[in-house]
Parts: sequence; C-alpha cells; structure tokens
Amino acid sequence: MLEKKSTRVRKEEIVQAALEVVGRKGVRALTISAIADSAGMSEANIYRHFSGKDEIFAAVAEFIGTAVVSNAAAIAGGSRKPLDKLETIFFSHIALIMEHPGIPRFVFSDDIHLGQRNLADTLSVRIGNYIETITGVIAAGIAEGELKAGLLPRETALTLLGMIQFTALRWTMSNSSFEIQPEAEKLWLNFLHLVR
Amino acid sequence: MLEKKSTRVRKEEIVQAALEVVGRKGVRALTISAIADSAGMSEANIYRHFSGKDEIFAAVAEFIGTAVVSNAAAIAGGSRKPLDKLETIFFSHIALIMEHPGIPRFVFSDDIHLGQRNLADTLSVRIGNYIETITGVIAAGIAEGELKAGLLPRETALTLLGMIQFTALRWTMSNSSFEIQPEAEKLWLNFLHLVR
DNA sequence: ACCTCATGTGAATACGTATTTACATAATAG
DNA sequence: CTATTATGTAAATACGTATTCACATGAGGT
Repeated sequence: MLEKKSTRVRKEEIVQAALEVVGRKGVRALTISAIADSAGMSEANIYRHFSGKDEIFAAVAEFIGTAVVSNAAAIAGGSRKPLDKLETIFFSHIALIMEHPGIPRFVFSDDIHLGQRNLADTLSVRIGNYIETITGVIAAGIAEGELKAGLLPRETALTLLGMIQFTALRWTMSNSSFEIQPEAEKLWLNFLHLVR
Repeated sequence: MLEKKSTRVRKEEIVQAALEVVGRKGVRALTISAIADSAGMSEANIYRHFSGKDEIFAAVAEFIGTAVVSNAAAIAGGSRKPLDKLETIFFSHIALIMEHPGIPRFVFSDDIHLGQRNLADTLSVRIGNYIETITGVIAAGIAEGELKAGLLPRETALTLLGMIQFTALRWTMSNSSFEIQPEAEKLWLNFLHLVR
C-alpha cells in the first residue's frame, strides 16, 4: 500500500498530476483514472481528498490563477519602464507555458467554458483582470512616450495577448514540434517595431 | 419514419448538425446522440451514411477548410491593395466565426489535436497555408509602402491571426456575451495604427 | 403491379468513466 | 498499549457513448 500523507499534501499532488495529464493528453483525457495513474495512487484515494471531479477542476484553476495572474500583477506593479514590464510579462508567460503546457489547454478548453459554468466565470474574471493589468501598462507607456501616441491601450493589450495565445496554441497543436523561444523572440521584436 | 434522402444530402445535413452542436456545446459534447438530435434523425441512420465518428470529424474539417482557407486565398489573389485585402480577410473571418461559432472551437480543440492525429496534421497544413497567404499579402503591403518598412511579414501575420483567434476565443468563452462586431472594428483600427 | 435495394430505426452490445461501498492499515491521541 | 481516526484500496454500481444487428419501409427500375 502507498505511504500515507496528509490531505493537504495529497491535494497538491493531485492538482499537479491533473495538470500533467492535461499537458500531455488534453482536457478530454483528464479522467479520474488518468489522474490516479499520473499521481501514482488509486482512484478511490482521489475521492478521499476531493469530493469529485468538479472540485479537482476548481483546485487546478486556483493554482493556475495564482501562478499566472498574480505574477503579471507583481511585475506590472514595479517601477520599471512600461516596455520593460511588458517584455518581462511576455517572456515569463511564454516560459510558464513551456513548463506547464497544461495551463493554456486548461484555461482555454471549451470543456471548461461549457461544462463548468462556475469555473468559467471565475476564469473569465481572472482573464479580464489580466487584460486590465496589461492595458494599464500600455497606457502608461503611451503617456510616457515609449509607445506611439494614438494607440488604443486595450486593443493593443488584446493584440499582445492574442500573439501569446496564438503562439501557445500553435505550439501545443503541433505537439511541441518547433522551438517556442526563438519564435517568441521574433514576435517580440516585431511587436516593438509595431508599437513604436 | 423520416423522409428518405440520398446519402449525399444526408452527409451535408450531418456535417451541419455536427457543426451546430460544436458551436452550442463544444467538441466534448459532439456525440452521435447529439448529432442525431440536431439533425433530426436516428443514431443508427448516421452510421448508414458515415462509417463512424472519425469520418464525420474528417468531413467537418473538410467543410471548414473549404469555407475558410479557400475564401482567404481567393481574396488574396485579387488585384486590390494589400491593406484592403487584409481588411476583407479580417472581417470575413470574423463574420464566418459569428455565423459558425463551431468553427474555431473545432479547429482549435485539443480533442482533435490529440485524439485524431491524421486530422490534426491536415488542419495543421491548412493553417500553415493560411499563415503563408496572409504573410504574402503583408509582404506585398510592405513592398508597396502601404505598411511601414522593417516589419517582419510572417510575425505580423501571426499577430493579426492571434488577434482574430483571441477575439473568437473570448467571444465563445463568454457565451457570446459581447458584441463581436464593434470589438473587431476597434481592433482593426488599432491594427492599422500599428502597421503604418 | 412487383422486386430490389438504398434508406431508416429500435434494441442489443461492449466498453469507459464517475462515484460509492466495504474493508484494510497505519498514525496518533489517550 | 489500545482505541480511534485518517488514509488507502479493490470491487461493485450506475450511467453514457460508439457501434452493430435485425427488421421495416418506400422509391425507382422492370
């Protein structure tokens, strides 16, 4: 039998296992059986620590929210130049996706938007905050003259996020068949050319 | 019993029904039962016309490929100015998504990328062609001086596509809770500001 | 009119998944 | 040291989905 650990520890293990499954096989394959395999425990033991699949989904969303959004907010709150902040946010977002391919799959999965309404609303609010954060940085950049005048801050933020999102999508779709880092660097360079 | 129709007609009906289900409920809910309901026929009758789910998926992909990619290619092949072409492609893409919300859900679903490898490869090639088409138009725009010099055509194309994709995503995620048309117009205006 | 074959369907079949149950075991409080 | 309680698991249950089967029906050729 498996070594016994506290529910607090097991919950973290299960969330990480779930994220690993999503990264490797997609949300469709996020079954209790697959999580149990990945976490190296029995299916029944998962129910010992979570009431069911919905609660696991919520815990995964909670983990992602903390990892992604608060990171961006911390960067945005610093005292550096807006374009530097944007660059850091951009590349740390890309790095996070490389490390956890399950994150974009989970956040943008239609399973979640359509099957878990509560979760979808929570995620929606978080994404909205993320957009606001970046919009603020861009607005500051325009005000300080680092970005060209006349740009719409929100639309420019959406363009930047779309760039990130589309890159992540092509990358996960292609089964990581291209190097995301150089691709990201070229995109960032071009973005600088676009906004200045 | 249902009126009898030829397999050719039924196949089209089934593909449309499938796309309708995906638009309304996501790829996860694309079950034979749901397709049968939406198409108003029995489940068994679907097997009369398709050998199974995989063949239906392939037929849906074929329909989408024809609708999206060849449309863009036709526009790109015209003799108008590059920016006009881009604008037409952009807005007709948005219009297509509004009419068939199932299209982006299907194309970017991880169910398909991970569960239907053949299909995923086909779609990947089509998306690649789409990117190439737009890259070509942008390169022409730069050459003619309509877009500013120094832009990277491919990266600018990816940025534009990301913009479209991210808008579609937020729209389907939010359950069509905002007006996509005015949002698209603001994004396009800002894109013009970015590239000129 | 009648025959044939494409088209249509309800009912089985087989399998996968979420969840519960009954029981096992080890940590820990007393 | 023992009793209680938290943790772990195999097996049973219930349900949904893909697919097949045996039979029904009607359109079109003869």
